[in-house]
Amino acid sequence: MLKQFLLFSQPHTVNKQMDYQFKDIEQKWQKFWADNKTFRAENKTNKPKYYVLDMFPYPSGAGLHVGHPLGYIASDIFARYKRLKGFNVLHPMGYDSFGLPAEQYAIQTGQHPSVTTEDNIATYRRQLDQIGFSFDWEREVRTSSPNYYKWTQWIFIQLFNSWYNKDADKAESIAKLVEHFETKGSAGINAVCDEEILSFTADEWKAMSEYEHQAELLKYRLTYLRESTVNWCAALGTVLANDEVKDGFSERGGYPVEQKKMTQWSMRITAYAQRLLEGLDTIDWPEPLKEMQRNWIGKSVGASVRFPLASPKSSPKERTSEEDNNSLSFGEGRGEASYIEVFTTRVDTIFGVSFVVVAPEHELVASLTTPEQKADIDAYIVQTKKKSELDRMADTKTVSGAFTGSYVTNPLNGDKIPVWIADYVLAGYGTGAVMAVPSGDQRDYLFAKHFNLPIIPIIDIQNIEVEADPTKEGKYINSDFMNGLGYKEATAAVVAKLEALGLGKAKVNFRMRDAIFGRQRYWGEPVPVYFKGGLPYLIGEEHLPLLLPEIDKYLPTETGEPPLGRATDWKHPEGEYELSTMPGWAGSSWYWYRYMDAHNDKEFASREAIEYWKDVDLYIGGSEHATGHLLYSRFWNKFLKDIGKVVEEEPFKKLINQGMIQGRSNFVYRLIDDMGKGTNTFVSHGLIKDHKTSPLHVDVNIVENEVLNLNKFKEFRPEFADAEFILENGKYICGVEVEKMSKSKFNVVNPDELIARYGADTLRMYEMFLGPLEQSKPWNTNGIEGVFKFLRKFWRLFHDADWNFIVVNEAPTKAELKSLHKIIRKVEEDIERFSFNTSVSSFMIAVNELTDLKCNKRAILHELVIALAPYAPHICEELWVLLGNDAGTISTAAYPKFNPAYLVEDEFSYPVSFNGKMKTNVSLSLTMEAADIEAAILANADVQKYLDGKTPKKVIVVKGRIVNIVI
RNA sequence: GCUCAGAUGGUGGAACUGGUAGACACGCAGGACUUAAAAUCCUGUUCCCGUUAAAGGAGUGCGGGUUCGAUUCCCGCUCUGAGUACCA
Repeated sequence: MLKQFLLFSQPHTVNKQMDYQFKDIEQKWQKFWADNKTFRAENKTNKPKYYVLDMFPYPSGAGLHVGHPLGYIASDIFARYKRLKGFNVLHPMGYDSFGLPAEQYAIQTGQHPSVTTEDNIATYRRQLDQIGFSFDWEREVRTSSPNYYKWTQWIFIQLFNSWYNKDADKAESIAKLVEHFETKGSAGINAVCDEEILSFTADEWKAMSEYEHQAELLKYRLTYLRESTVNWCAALGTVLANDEVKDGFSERGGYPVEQKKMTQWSMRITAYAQRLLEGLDTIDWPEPLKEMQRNWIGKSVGASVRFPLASPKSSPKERTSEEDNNSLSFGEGRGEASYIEVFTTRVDTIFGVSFVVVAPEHELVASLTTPEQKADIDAYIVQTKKKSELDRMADTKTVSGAFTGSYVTNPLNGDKIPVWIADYVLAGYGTGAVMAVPSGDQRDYLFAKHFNLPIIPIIDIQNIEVEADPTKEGKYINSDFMNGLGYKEATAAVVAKLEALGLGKAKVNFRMRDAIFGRQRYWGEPVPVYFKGGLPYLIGEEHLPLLLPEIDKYLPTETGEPPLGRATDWKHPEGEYELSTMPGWAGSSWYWYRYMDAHNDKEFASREAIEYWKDVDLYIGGSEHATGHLLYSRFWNKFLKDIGKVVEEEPFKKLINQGMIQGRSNFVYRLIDDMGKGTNTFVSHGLIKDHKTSPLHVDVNIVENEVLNLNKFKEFRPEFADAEFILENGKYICGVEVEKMSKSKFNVVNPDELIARYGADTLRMYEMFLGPLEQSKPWNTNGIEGVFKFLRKFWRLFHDADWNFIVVNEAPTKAELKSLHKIIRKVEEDIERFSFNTSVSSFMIAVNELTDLKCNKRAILHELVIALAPYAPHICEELWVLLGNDAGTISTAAYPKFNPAYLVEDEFSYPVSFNGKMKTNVSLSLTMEAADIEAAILANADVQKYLDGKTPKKVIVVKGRIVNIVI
């Protein structure tokens, strides 16, 4: 009995000690890399630089799930590969550690957000470390640490001290603007600024008070205060950016969001709209993502046109355009202007205008409304206000509106045109007023039909029987001097005429708004500003960082001020500090520069470091940041370039979006009795059609290949400890559904568990093996065994059956060299086009081939280990050292050189197809020319059989590829 | 509605410039080893028809087209996913 036990258990024990021991290997090398700072990047070398960046994470309390590392693994493989290719690689990691969740946790528990953040970062770090990333941790950044946000505040100061000079098409210093005002007054300044700016001479400027100076300059600064309509979320107690609001609800938490007027810090990103648009053509980003940014920027080329108000007393026909012109008073008497300005992209249709519509919120509405119409208009405005943003969007079919009683005149033919209000016109876009051309615009068409307004055809081929026809083809009719012209000439003619009359001009409009830059929250960067006499002043750069003060509670004050209002002893000598903090995107809009020189306390990064690293060569992250982080980062980068602090116009040369990993939920099916109550019996998925059941989520970690582990299920749900199971083929098969990965659905797969079971190298390769990096897919652990088996097979190439290391120095055979060089070339090609899944397959093929060849030659395995090292760094380090190399040196070994000579073949098995259908193969020498090939093929017995005595009509021979016979 | 991406075996996917469709892996089936199980190894596996083998037919969402030849190019459609929307 004892003897038998020993015999049985011995090989098992030996296995345990000598087989591929991923746990020991991985821990050993992770410690070695950390102790020896193997992946430290130098800011000065003679190697070419390569900067590989991941979008840094917000350290959430839930830790990493299996979807998070996908992009990090890809970028790590790439970074390691580039090191082998002789580059000095910067591959850093950090944390975007300001944000709402830590603050909400603080509100609930009273725990300081910095403590929560610290804990979460520790978890992240532990999880990241055990995947074996080659990050240079000495360069770690945290946006919430004072020596980081000091520089975020510093950039804010630079923005405050700058204005946008349209003539130079760049940002310039406010000092330069002041100098201009002092010498030449406001004349000759072409700036991106507020709408209502003063016009003054140099002397008038000098005569102004300090208060007047500052108030005026604020209208020019790139970061400025403005009363604006904001997305206010009462539940979160803060303002949200447009991209944080989805269908009228907050993206985080799903709380209702309303429009509210508030004085807010804003960033003049609109100054950069054109450059942000043009820059897209110079960078290698996924087309859909560029498209999203283009849509967000929303450039439309058109014209603004002024429709003079028709005095109710005088007939519009009697007025000359000269009189209209004289009566215009630009920019004064707000609320009683003498014209309505509209924006249109189809100014060529101006003779088809049969009414003008202004938004209900338009500032002229009150003055336009005649006493007889006042009741109607007021009722309509009330009705509009009642409708929520959501209703207004959902309800695009119902036509509604009200007549103001006023008229304007068409600036080109003097026609009297009624002015309506309607909620299909948005106050926030263009001028908040449109010229309605029912024949060309469907919304105008429906409106005209509903309220019985004229529909004037203006193009000869227009068909407006049932709907508007926005065609640009055909010749104009009913259009005065434009009759007979085509679209292009007509547009040019109208613009010229309007400009001559001073009633319109060509104009480019952008949909993008200035970015709100303030949150009424605690856990963010304090704005380095205090208020004196109601105006903002910067604190001196030498006083940075302005530290976030301690407060007793993380809630707004009793008077409704932001949490910072609770801080005691937090006051500038000359006034009160700003109480709002910066938004989440502030810290992430420049962090890639901090990695270049993370410990600099004199500058955000040294000139030297910036000139060396320049920009990010490869950036990997999710597409959900398309119109947030990625747009703001480009904006700040362009600004920093304008003020001479960085060297590149675009920060991220190449960008890849990794796909989203969705959850894959498993279900068990509980039998329901006749009373509709759940029983204690569960039915396997294949049999549920014969029973009445209700599905129940089951933890995916106790299911393997859809087979439920019954014992673990009883542990997972103790209330079903004595449950019965109706099995199929002796197994309980679970159902499957793709859902979001979340705790409540029990479909979260934690990388820790997979690493414990298979090791980091297996996890890394499996995540890559799942499919193309950019494709979204549900997580499925089912195939991971295959990758694990591959690594064990790879390990076995180096060992005999008793796990002795058996690599020999014999010269490799032709077949072995061929396998090796195939993989060298393939991996190089695949990695350069980010096709990681196919390179994993190729490694499997190579190892399968070499196993069949029983290859244990050093010359082959040495090179193979280097090629695989970026993917499975731990096992490769171990084997590298077993091969007799120095520990840690594989990271900078030279990637094997591909030699095409080893792949040269002298024979090729030509596929022979008949009418394009492959039928047989004929092996021929590759040196044969087409005519010989044709003769040889036709003489082949197999081919003769298929020809069946017929003469081919045509024979296509592609040398080295295929032969196609047409019969 | 508009814009973009996609659709290939039971499953994840491969086929890069139009040239042998289904690589690689999972799963499944059968076998070897084992008292047994696990592990490991071997064989098969697009579908239909053929009881082995051979042979044949169909086949990359659907319908057409270009071509000697189409998963790949063109036209039209269906479906799925993502983004976006009274944007004048």
